[in-house]
Amino acid sequence: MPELPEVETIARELREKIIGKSIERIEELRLNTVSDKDYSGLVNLGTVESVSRRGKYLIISTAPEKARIVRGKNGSDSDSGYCLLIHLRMTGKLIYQSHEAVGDKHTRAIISFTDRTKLLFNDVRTFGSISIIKSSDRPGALCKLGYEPFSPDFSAKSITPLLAKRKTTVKNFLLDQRFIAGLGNIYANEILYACKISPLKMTSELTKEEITSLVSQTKKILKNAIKHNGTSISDFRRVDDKSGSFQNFLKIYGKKSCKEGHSVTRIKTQGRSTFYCPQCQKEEEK
DNA sequence: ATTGCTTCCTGAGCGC
DNA sequence: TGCGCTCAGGAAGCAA
Repeated sequence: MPELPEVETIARELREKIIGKSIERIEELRLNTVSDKDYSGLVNLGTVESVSRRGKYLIISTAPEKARIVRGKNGSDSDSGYCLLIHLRMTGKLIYQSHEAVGDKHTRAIISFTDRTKLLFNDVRTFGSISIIKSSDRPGALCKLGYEPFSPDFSAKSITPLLAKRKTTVKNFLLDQRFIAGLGNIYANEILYACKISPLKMTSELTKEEITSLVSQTKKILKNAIKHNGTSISDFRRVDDKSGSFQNFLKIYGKKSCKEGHSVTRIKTQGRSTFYCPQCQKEEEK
């Protein structure tokens, strides 16, 4: 399930492959995979200028091709280029094919470049999506996202007032994209274990030290996961279909016992599996 | 306003 | 072998 490190891995690898290429067309193979609002259709979307990430969103930005501006083929309002906002949800994959490719039964969309290479959007559970907006428009989905974990703005100081106001558990807080953008179930579990904080602890009960630890462990664990190209626990694959390796470094998610040898407790919260060690992660301060 | 439950989807894994 | 059941989970939408 792609979270921030997995999307970052894809962005980095994709950058090497598609920057400078022109998007000839986007084919939607399954209904409701691609939403283009009511823009001109899915052809000639310009040249890829950048591939970036915000939270768990992958952002492919294009600029109009110079030749088309000179000829003035399109109205002036299309001169800004486009943003492809891609969310992989649980099982989405972007697979770059440098040769002729038709995909398989899980291929939901195909982005074709003018040099005949393709980016296949495969998604078994079909929750992923690609939305196409004009660069000049405000991307609604991105506006709702909270702190980017690697930003200096994400600090103990900045989240303390948010934590104080909430009436929810720290696990739910970490998963809420409106506060911190990019964490999913696996990393939320790992961060709490590293901080020795119970996932069930209320946000308003966190100590100053715990908040400091939450911020630093979030940055540290995400950074380390990116270094290992993400976690391939089930479906995550890199652009070249290879796996990440951070699953080999997980300390609590999916584990039977923690590194101290204590047995790990597994509960369901908000429909998600929460793994924690009741001995290492106490709700009350020692 | 805030919180938390339900829903969407398909394939893997399990018991019988 | 095959059937039916459960599970995996991000986030929109909804209800309390």
